[in-house]
Amino acid sequence: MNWNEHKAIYLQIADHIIEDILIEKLKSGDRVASVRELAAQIQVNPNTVVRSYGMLEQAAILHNQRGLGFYIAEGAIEKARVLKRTEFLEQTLPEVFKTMQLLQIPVNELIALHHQFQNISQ
Amino acid sequence: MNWNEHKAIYLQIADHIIEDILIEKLKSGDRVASVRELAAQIQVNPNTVVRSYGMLEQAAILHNQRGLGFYIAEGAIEKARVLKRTEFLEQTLPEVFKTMQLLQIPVNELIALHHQFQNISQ
Amino acid sequence: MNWNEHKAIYLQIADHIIEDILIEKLKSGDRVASVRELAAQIQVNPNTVVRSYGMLEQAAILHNQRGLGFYIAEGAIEKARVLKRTEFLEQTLPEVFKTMQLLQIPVNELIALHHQFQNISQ
Amino acid sequence: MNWNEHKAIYLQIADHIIEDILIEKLKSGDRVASVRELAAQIQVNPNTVVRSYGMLEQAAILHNQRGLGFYIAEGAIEKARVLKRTEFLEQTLPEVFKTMQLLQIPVNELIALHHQFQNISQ
DNA sequence: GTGGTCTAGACCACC
DNA sequence: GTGGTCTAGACCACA
Repeated sequence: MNWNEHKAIYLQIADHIIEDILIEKLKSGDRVASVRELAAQIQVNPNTVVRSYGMLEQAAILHNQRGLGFYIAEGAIEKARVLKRTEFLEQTLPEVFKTMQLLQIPVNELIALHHQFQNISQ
Repeated sequence: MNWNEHKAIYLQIADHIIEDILIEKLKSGDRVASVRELAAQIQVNPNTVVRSYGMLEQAAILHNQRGLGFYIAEGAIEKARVLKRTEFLEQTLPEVFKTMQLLQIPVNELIALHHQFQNISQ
Repeated sequence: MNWNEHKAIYLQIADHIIEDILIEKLKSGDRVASVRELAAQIQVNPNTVVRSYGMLEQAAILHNQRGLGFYIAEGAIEKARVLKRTEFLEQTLPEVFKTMQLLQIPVNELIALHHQFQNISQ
Repeated sequence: MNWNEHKAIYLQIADHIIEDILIEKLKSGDRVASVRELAAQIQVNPNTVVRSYGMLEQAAILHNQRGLGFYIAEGAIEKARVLKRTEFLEQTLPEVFKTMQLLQIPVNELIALHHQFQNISQ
């Protein structure tokens, strides 16, 4: 993982889990790594992981079986999708469009760049 | 200005000036408000403005005429454009496209949303 | 440290760190004193240290491990050397040579003075 | 003139006059431009010129004939030489030598660079 | 604990 | 008048 970014680490961890859910790498009922395991694995302070899991628990994406660990909640994928989608439509896109306007980037260019991106990521 | 956002004020000020340059509200050679003026005007501590101006000076977007104030530098618009554009193409767009992939949002939808946005902002 | 000089304190701090890197008193990966520690140690306001560290971070000589402190970056010594060397060759030396010309100081004298200096500083 | 440098303008003006004296472009008894003339000529606030002239007067390099203007004083060239020389030997050179030590620049290189400089400035 | 930001207020050099 | 620097002290997010 890139800790280089300026986004808070605990948010990056949460994001990562949400993405794994969306690509169905993690499914409802799956157990996620314990706080200590994950912390050791990604070289991070356990408190940071606690915060990420706490956030996801509050969003009802994880739930905590006391003494057993954290599990992907029922309906997690839908919730994850709504969460991401809302953020994308209401936060990200407006800014993107505003910037395009400012830089006078036409939609055509955006589409072209999108094609490029898809070809690369295949 | 919206101090509501969680972005640092000094960055918001800098951003604002860059945008004014991009829409040619500010042009090379124009004098910007003095530190104290701007601070009073937007209800902010002068040191905060100093920080913004310092940043923009280092980016060669502003330059300081000793004892007279800050002026929009020659070529500021090009520098501003490159700055914003680079950030947009290398930071923002890849994330946007990745999210679209994750949420399975097709390009069509993106284009439609863009049209909506343009109609609203007119 | 000599606060007597009229050079800004935050620049003196940065210079001092750069020198410590050049004489390998500080090496890549070493942790530097925390902002508060250094501030207390050299009797200076923490904000002043923040400014120094910020400068060095931007120059990629320090990097910040979130919540842990500042560390000497990889390749810091090369960057420090280039920085100092460029300044010396492009700013300092031309002025020195110009002054020598003006005062009609021959190279011989310069060399002699250099020997003297080395003997003293041994 | 380059107002770009970070040296104070009034010091740059004074320096310039001292240099003109050292290369005997200005000689004892010569009248220098009036404050207003010089200020207009080099696009600078008259107060700044006043300060430069004041400095040089205090150093007995200029003297003021009230109502007539400023003139190069008797013995100005010697005083100018001593001034520059002292500054050079006591301020500049020690720093230069210290930097050379830090960057491990041998005397040979210094001499070579000096030759280069002389060839260029011829 | 770490750094990041902001405020209020001061002093300074310079134009 | 201008900006540049520094202090003291506060609050915050983060690890």
